[in-house]
Amino acid sequence: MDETAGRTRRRGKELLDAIYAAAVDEVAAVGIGRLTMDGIARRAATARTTLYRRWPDPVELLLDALRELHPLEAPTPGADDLRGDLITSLRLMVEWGFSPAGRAVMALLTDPARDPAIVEALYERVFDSRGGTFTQTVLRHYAERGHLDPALLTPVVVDIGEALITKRILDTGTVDDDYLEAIVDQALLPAVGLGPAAPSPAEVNRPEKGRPGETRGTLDG
Amino acid sequence: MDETAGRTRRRGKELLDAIYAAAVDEVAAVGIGRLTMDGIARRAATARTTLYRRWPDPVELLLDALRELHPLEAPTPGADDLRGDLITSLRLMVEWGFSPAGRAVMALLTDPARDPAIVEALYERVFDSRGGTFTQTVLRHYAERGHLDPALLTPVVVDIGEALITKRILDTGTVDDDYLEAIVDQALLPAVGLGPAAPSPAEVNRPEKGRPGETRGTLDG
DNA sequence: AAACTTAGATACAGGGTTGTATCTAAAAAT
DNA sequence: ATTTTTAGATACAACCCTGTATCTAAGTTT
Repeated sequence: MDETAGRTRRRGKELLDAIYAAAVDEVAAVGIGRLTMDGIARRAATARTTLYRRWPDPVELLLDALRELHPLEAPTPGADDLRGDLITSLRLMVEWGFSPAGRAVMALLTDPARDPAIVEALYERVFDSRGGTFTQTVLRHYAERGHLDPALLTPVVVDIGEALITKRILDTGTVDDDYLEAIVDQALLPAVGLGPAAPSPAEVNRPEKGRPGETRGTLDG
Repeated sequence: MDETAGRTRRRGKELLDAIYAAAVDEVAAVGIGRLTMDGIARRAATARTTLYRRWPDPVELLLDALRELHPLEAPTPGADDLRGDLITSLRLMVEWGFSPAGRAVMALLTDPARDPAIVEALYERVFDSRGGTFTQTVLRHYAERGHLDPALLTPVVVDIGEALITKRILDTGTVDDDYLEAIVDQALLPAVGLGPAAPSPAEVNRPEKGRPGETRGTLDG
């Protein structure tokens, strides 16, 4: 950003943060398959040498970057609004999913040539600090308070919200609030026995923005 | 396959099919980011020249390959077994998802550097022959016969099964039949008002293979 | 102020991909 | 049988990425 760049020289945390940001931005831009030391170095405005001094390859660098970029807020369930808290937690996930870090994780997980060890490392380094899916935090909270049956919180059920959002991102690249509400009302709440299981038609039959039949879902077949 | 290869020379459909298969296999193996004319040519045992005569770049080739590799069976709902037909349709999707073609589509959709125009082309060339998601075909069938409320078949609901499977593939790389049953029982049927909405605990509390809490889901945060 | 550490710049050989050009011979068309 | 088409092979320069080595000067430590 300096007109007279190269005059100052970054070190320590300042430099590392720039490299981490560059790595995450780069993979979000070009994908895992085209992630190179060269690309990261250029984006971080540093020399490749500097990177090779610390990491053997781009993926190792990226994993460190993801570990260090901890933000990854946990939803904080409130008083007595299951529906609202679920929507909030899903919104949190959407925000993270569209962040460079979220896109980087996506890229890592969807790489056909992905090494299982890499995925393993990803979980150990990035996710192990958290306690479960976004919605799971909320659902458990309300289950503990007797608002819903804990036996219903199966692996499938606690994944419903995250799965629908993941697929939506793959399909359209965007997720708006209406869709989050629809997920909660039409999929999540029914699954935990707090339907609209057999709802009032007026409440349910407004799919997204009007027209049904415009699903166009990924992997529709 | 011939010991004395190069003796015979492929043409027309025979050659094209070999190229298409090679493209789809190659992207499934190395990912979209590393898909090259060179790699496809080597895998198809042909000359790069032959590819450049027909396609300007690997992605265009791949899109043609996916269009030409039509298999992509539609579920055929049976008599009176909604649950069974749903499971069958999901199994169909899983099979397709693990096929080279399915993996290729996945790779295209999850490429961070994906061009929206490419995704658009993908739908036009590949999916437009089908009428909706795998489960949607089944759900509509039973809705038309009065087994469930058509108003419940929102875009979210018809995507639940496919979304959970997609995420499961991303997370673990495998989907077994128990999981398909769990999806239908714990997510899909409740969403169409045919619960176990408040189920008998014995039926529900067997998440996958025993231990709950082993979710380790993608994008768990 | 002197010594040390290390970011940044440059260079290099080795390897892979690109897109084009050229040649040959096999397969199809006449 | 002759002509036309085109798959397959080879070659090429241009470009990018890889690791490594080397040098300098900025920033830190003493």
